[in-house]
Amino acid sequence: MNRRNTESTNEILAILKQAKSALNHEMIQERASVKMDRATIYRVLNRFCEDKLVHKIVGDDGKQYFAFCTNCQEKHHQHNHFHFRCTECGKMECMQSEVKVPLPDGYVVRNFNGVISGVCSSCV
Amino acid sequence: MNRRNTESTNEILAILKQAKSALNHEMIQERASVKMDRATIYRVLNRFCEDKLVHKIVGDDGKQYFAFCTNCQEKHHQHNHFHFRCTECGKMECMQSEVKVPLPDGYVVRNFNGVISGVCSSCV
DNA sequence: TTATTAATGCGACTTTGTTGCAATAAAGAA
DNA sequence: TTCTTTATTGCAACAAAGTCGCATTAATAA
Ligand SMILES: [Mn+2]
Ligand SMILES: [Mn+2]
Ligand SMILES: [Zn+2]
Ligand SMILES: [Zn+2]
Repeated sequence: MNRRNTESTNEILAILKQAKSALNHEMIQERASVKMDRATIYRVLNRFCEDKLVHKIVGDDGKQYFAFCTNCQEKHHQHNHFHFRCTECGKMECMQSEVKVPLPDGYVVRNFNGVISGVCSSCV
Repeated sequence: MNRRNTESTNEILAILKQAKSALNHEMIQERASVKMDRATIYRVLNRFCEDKLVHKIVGDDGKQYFAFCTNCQEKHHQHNHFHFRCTECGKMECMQSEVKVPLPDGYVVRNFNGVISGVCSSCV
């Protein structure tokens, strides 16, 4: 159960920290200086999710994106914010504003997955 | 370009109308009384999307769900509402309330994809 | 009835993500 | 340092979702 300090783990975490946006496994692989197997990347990312170091977003392209958690409380690891995916440059940004969605009584929320896609200002 | 009146088309549209929730291809296939190929189902659904008869939601399970459009204007086919996916019964419901997400200047929205997953009231 | 061509079925294919298993290598004990 | 334990990795196999090419079928209109 104890986490070990490996090259892959450090590299992936550094990449996510530096990116300041959510990345999918392909983006991570092409930014990595070391060769890493696809399975390893996914396993590392899923471990990060368990440890609440990153949060996962499923894009409207069906792919999983992972973003480094910047201002998550120790206990409160919730991400009710939207993500903007630019269909031109592929960037998946975390939007700042938190969103509240009214749900019917008795509904238990376990995961929030908000994605808006379109074209970002850099891509006109 | 002209659409033809076929058994598959009618059946799938009827299923979606009756369901009152979003269905994925598997759900449609198991509710269909006629045998239909997977490729056919997807082609029919994508045609429906083009014709704005249904809207597509990508779930946080990575699957595509399709819902019959109930109150879409002739020209205004936008769906800024959330969907609730119950991880117990699999139901993907359209929530009523429309959501507004503030975006930075210059960002162009093309698609809204909001999914909240958890447990619905029927599944305790 | 016949001609046109949209729609279907089938198979092959791509992509994404997961899993089993043997090999590797962190981390702590000796 | 050396040994032991077991978390992590690479590789291959696999599963599932979705797409596409192509020959066949059948809806529509001439
Ligand atoms: Mn977090
Ligand atoms: Mn609509
Ligand atoms: Zn962009
Ligand atoms: Zn339910």
